[in-house]
Amino acid sequence: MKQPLHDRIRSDYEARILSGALLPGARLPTELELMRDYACSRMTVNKALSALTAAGLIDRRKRAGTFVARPRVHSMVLDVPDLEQEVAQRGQRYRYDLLRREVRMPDPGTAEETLLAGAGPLLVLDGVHHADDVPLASEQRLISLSAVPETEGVDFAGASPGAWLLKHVPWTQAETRIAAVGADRAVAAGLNLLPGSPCLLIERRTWRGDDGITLVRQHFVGSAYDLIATFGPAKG
Amino acid sequence: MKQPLHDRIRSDYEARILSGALLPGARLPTELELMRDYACSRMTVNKALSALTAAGLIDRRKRAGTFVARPRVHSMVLDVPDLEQEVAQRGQRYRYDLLRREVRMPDPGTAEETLLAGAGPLLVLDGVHHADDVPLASEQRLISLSAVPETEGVDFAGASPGAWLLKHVPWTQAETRIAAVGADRAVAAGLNLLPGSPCLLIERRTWRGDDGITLVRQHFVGSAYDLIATFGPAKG
DNA sequence: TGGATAGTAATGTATAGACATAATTTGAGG
DNA sequence: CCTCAAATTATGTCTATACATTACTATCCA
Repeated sequence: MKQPLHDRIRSDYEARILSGALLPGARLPTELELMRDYACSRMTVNKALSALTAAGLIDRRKRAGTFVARPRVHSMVLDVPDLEQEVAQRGQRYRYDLLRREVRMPDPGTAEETLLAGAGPLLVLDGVHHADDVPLASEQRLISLSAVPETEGVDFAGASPGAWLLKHVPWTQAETRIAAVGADRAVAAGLNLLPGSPCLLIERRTWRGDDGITLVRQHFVGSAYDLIATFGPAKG
Repeated sequence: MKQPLHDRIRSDYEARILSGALLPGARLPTELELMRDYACSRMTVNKALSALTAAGLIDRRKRAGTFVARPRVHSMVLDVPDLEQEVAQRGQRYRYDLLRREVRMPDPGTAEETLLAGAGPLLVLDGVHHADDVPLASEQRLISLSAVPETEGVDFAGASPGAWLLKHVPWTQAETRIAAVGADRAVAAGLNLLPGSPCLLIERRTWRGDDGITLVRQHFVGSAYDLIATFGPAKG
């Protein structure tokens, strides 16, 4: 129960806002009033309110005061865990089968390849992720060798390239596209499905600064995988 | 360009961590050393490091020091815009057709219904979202009338219930599940597809505090819709 | 009436110091 | 050599104060 005072102030108002007792637009007491309420110095109050500001729960305007923020409607946090960990957490055995490995120059006619690697060489890795020997996802990956030359010497047979990259290559930006598609012939063959079966397509590009690192396209068996995104404090 | 000093310290080290110049486990200078580096007081240094701690970029241990945090949690920001706005932004005409409206008690055998509304009544709304008169998504929605009694008097024929709720009912928590499924008979009929066609399933629950507000299940035509999630500064 | 100007109330940033807390290192005694 | 206690070091919390910044308010003068 040794809760710091600034944390108590913060959680007091966090609770009131999250419970709806303080509705969006409602005004909070000024720092001076809170100093009196909690019998503490202004810096302590300020630390609590700064934390709420950073969390996006309140808006503060000089001279005007402190107000409950409108919830940011359409941004949620999407957790994209590492596949190997994910499978292990479900208590299943993970395996990655490398089907193709190839170094080539980008096709100047394919925008996504030149966008990733400029004029530099590409490492192409195709494979399938398994959970308990059942195919879970098929993966086509491009890695820019000029951005990550050390990948050329790595043996990816067996280890997922995603996990290797995550551990060895820090990145600063990423973009993920999520869609539902029918499996084409190649994907269906890799996943042991009928062509046209619904698959969750996850396409991710990552950058470090301005340099493209990798572009990966994963097709998940629709019936075996889903994603969860959340907003606000954890629920269940 | 009037950047506060604590913010400059924070962004200096944020940049070094994100760029990989400081690898996970690396030790940062102590607060005393940073005071000298930046010629400022300890509180200023502390504010910068507290922000990095809150952002999960560093770990701090008493006596031991400050270290770059271990694994970068792979979480991204998912934008789930309002469908009506989304369609309008593409320059298309939006329409929502209400197919069913019904008030009933939750089925005690269906966990998701009692979880949403407890023992209170449910408003059931089924409909289809159109873009330029082409079906885009089919929607099955449950609303807890005890949490939002005012919905009972609203005429949802024509206006999307999602947009109405967003505007009138503040919520504090939400969870979204994303999956790829084949269209069942009912969904296929509403979307004018063949049964089994790949659809992006988006299932969202929202709460205010501990009270469930709404549970919505949307099936998007796979070929016509996708989601984008990003991490880091905007790219393209 | 209207418009510049001074006042004022709120947040934003920063300082210098104090004591609390936790973990590691060191030292004393067995 | 081992163990327990004390010193050390770095972070954690808090105070009291100061001045900066911003935007709203009121006032004065044309």
